[in-house]
Order: sequence, then structure tokens, then C-alpha cells
Amino acid sequence: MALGDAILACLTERPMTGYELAKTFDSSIGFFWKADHQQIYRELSKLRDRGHIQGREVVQTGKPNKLIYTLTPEGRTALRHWAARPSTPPSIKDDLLVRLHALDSIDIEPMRTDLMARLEHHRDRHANYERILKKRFPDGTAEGRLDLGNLLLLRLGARHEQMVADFCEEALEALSAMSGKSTVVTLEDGKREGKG
Amino acid sequence: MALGDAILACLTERPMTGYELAKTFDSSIGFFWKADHQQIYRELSKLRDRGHIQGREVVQTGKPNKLIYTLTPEGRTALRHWAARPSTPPSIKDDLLVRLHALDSIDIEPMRTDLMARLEHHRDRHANYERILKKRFPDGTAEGRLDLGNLLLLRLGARHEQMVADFCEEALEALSAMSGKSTVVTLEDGKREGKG
DNA sequence: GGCTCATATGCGTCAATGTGCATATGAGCG
DNA sequence: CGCTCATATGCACATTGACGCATATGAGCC
Repeated sequence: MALGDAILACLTERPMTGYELAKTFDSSIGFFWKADHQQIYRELSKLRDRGHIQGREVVQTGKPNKLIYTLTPEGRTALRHWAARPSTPPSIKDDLLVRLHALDSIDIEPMRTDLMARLEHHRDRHANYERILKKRFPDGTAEGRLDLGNLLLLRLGARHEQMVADFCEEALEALSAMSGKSTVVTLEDGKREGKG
Repeated sequence: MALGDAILACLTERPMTGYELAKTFDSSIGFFWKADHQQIYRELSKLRDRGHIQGREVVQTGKPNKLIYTLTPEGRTALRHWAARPSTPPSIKDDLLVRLHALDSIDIEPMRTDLMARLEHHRDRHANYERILKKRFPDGTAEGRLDLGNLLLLRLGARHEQMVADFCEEALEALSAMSGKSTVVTLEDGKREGKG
């Protein structure tokens, strides 16, 4: 069980509908955890069956009625129990790493393209984290416990993205230095490799 | 499809049996990717059915016969095709992060215990990566493509563990500073909190 | 003789996840 | 009128993953 607990954790902030949760998993928590709305609705049903959350139907006109879910005392207890269990360190499991392991059996050009896309991706995310950090924690300190958790969370995210971005840069440089020997590097006109 | 490709990537090094692959996934690649022998055998069957690998039975006495799997040309092509597709950036998906997000709804002491365990874990892994790096790449440079891939791989692993370990340390410090206000911090005799 | 260990392969089940599809409606665009 | 978008919920199927169990045998230990 993992997604269920992540949902419980989200609902500690405020009651939410499945739709809102799906959006949350597309932004804040979603930076760390991907879950689409189908997964979330399925999990919500299970949590409701277990009595960890309670749904309150709100009748709407023009839109389908919505179900606002609230944590029950049982849900809070379950969350605390789950949080008291030792966490299992996750594996990295990045396709990039597998490709690096078989670097001499694959084509370099697509690998470079991919690394460049990934570099951009991780830089974007890093910038995003930094933006949120500056906005929510301008002086870099947190007041309450909740804030502290989110500050640490954002810091870890920022550092992680920074690290992976740096790694992509390094890998690209190393590949350039190496591919000069065996492969022609195709760049736009006017640009040239220092080593080419 | 992911594990299958990871297996193909492993088999570019040398032909292996399922048993050897399972051991590989418990050490080198296994630092990034967890897979037990059942998963591997199942995946090997699939890959064999697809013609990506070929099994050669070696009759043994005293032990069950073994099946040494070799990459077929089709398998190599499949690997290259897979490696030419853009990679999907993985999510972090660490229980610790979810707990941080709900920090004010959980118990702090088990959280501290967990962070300490994780700190040790990531430090161990970091030391392990550094050890392998020093052994395989004493001067920090790689010769061929294959070596380059593995050097980059190990570097990323080392940095990742370092970063997470640092993060655990920071989180513990922040928690200590904070818990002095609301919770009694139980430490060994002689130690005291600056803020307590 | 029974115990576990290492070698070597595999099945079955269930939870977790990923992907596609279905339903319902008002609002805005062409 | 048909098209897509945003809101809001959900089912069905396939894959992936985690966990336990089964089989077979030589070697070493008590």
C-alpha cells in the first residue's frame, strides 16, 4: 500500500474530491508521485470501504455531483501507523541508467538527443522548485511542522533535479569527447565542437 | 516494458543464466533496479518467445541443468530500437516524502528513527559506490564506450546517495530544532538540545 | 540420518500500476 | 448542429511487481 497513504496524507491538508486530488497529483505531490484520476478514484473507493475516509455528496447543477472526501479518525490513525513503519528506500529505475550500462551496444545520436531533452526537463523542474521555494519560503525558514515538511520536500526536489541535470550535462560532454572518435556530430550550421 | 530491456542490456556484456542474472540484479544493476529471480525467469521466457534471446542448455551433474541465454541479432536490434526511444523521467516515489508532506499529522519519534536508518543506508551505499569507483576507475577516466557508461552510472549513483544522505541529516537537524518545542526529545544521556 | 546451503528453474496468486474506454452536461467556437 | 474543453465519476483489461511455494541434487555440518 502506497498510493492510498499518499492520498490520506493529502487529505490531512483539507477535504478534497477525487478530481481535486487528481489535480494535486499533477502538481505538488505529483512532482514526486504520478497517479492519474482512474488510479485515484479506485483507491478512494478502497479507502472508503475501509472507513479511512468519508464521502459527502455535493449536489451541483450543470456539473456532475461531486464527492468531497474527509479523513475519518480511523484514517488519521491508519496514516500515523503507516508513518511509524520503517520506509523502504526506493530504487532509481531510470531507463537512462540501463542505456548507459549498454552504452557500446546502442546508437549514440538518439542517446544524445534524449540526454538533451532530459537536461531541459530537469532544469525546468529545478527552476519550478526554486520558484515555489522563493515564493513560499522567502527567508528559507519554516514556522510550523507542516511548513517544515514542505520546505524539506521542496529542497530535496530541487536538489534532485539539479543533480540529475548536472549529470546529463556531464554525460553529454563525455559523449561528445568520445563520439569525436567514432561518430560525426551533427549540429546546426555555425556551431562547431571544440574538439571536432 | 522495462525489465526485459534491462535484461537485454545485461546480456550485452556476456551470455548468462537466469541465476546469474538474478545475482547481477542483486549487485551492479541491482543498485538501481530491484528484481527477484521469479520476475527474471518470467521475463526470460517472454524474451525467448519473442526471439530476442536464445537459450542453450548445459547439462550438469550434481546440479540442475542450466540455460545460458545469449542475445540474438533480433534482440540486439530490439535493444537499439528501445534505446532510441525517448526515456521517461521517473518519479521519486519515496515514502519519506509523503510523510514529510503530512509531517504535522504523524508521530515524530518513529520519523526520526526512520531518518536515522535511512541516513545509514544511503551512507553505506555511497561508500560502496565510491569503493567500486576507486577500484574500477582509479584515475577517474574511462577508455571505451562501455567503460564510460559504467563510470557515469557509478558517479550518478554515488551522487544520488550522497544527496539523499545529506538530506536525511538536514531533516534530522531541523526536526531536532523543532521537536524541542512540542515533544520531549529522548536522546542518550549527556546530550542536550540547544533549544530545549 | 536429517539439517541447511548453494545451485538452478519455475508456477500461482494477489496487490499495484498503466492504459483505454464510458458517462453526463454546460460553455464556448465555428 | 457538431466539435472540443472543463468538470466529475467510474469500469475493464493487461502489465508489473511482490511474495510464497515447489522441485531437484550434491556438499558440508551436527
